[in-house]
Amino acid sequence: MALDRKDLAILAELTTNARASHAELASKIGLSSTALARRQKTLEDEGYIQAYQATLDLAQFGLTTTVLVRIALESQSDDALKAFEAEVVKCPSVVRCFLMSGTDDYILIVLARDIQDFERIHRTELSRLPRVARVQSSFALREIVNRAVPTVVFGEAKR
Amino acid sequence: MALDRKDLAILAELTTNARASHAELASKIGLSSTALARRQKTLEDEGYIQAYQATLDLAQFGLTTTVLVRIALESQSDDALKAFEAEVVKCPSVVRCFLMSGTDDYILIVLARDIQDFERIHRTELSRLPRVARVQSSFALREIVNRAVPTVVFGEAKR
DNA sequence: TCTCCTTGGGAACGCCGACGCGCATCTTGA
DNA sequence: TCAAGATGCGCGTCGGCGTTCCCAAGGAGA
Repeated sequence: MALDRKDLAILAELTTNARASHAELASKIGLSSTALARRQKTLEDEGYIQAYQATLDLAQFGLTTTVLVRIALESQSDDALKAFEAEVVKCPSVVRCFLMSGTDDYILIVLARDIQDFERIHRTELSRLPRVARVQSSFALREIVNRAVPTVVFGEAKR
Repeated sequence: MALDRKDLAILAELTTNARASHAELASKIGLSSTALARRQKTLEDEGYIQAYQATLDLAQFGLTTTVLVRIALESQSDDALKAFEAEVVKCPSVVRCFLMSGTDDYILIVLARDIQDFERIHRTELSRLPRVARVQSSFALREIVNRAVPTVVFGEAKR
């Protein structure tokens, strides 16, 4: 299935405005509400739209500190990876975790209230992870870009 | 303003189901639809809920490769940072960019179709960024955790 | 040219969300 | 202990929205 410019416009709008009504979207894009509803439903059924989710203002919850954590394991054996991954998904302050190529084994993104709070997280969550050889933390001083979807997606009209 | 367990339950549900109807949420949480609507509106007005956005399946668009890019600048002068940041926000394949403490200056998260595509991005987007001294890329082999909101948020009932 | 298929648009119906009102509960102060 | 305000909840109404059906227009292929 190929997406045309109108489909991409719908996606672009819904990624910033998931609650927009059909009539609202239709007038912005230049379609009737019926036609728009059909296209939106198709985009959902085909899997382009995965879900609709509310975005929370994490600063409102005091989570203003982002930390990138590099973790190297004692060994890269399969059961070491499995054991680590089974535990890291349980860490409540971890929002992302990647298995990486190169020297570092895993990279985590952790959200904390402040540096003292990260010390607590390091003690109660990170240091309890199994098979860990080395933990190295870097603090984000500022966030310059934060997009859920790369803008390149919205410029790929096929027809 | 303090949030109780019901507020957190509403937030938890909306982060996975932003289009859930009031009646649907109400029965899950144990409230009437009116009471739920009021609480939801309060959460929006107080800024806890920032927006409602559709989540796209990026794999459906062929974006299956995540790359972490470390970028060091020639200098850390204020205008070097400003010049870099003004350009990096324009890169269509960049989804996250942090100014970091420690040795590396910036860390970017880039989405690409594959390794060849990342070579193109490196050539057309990253290498054109100003004041860059060094670029170091690491590929994510697998994603273990990907949460928009840390689960710790939903366990902070104040009353 | 005829037919099939796709896509857009209009109208009716049913449901949902927004709003105002009244009631119950809890708290504050004398 | 009692009164008064605040807070939270449920019910009912009304307007708007989504859903569905039907029909029209345009393009592709035999």
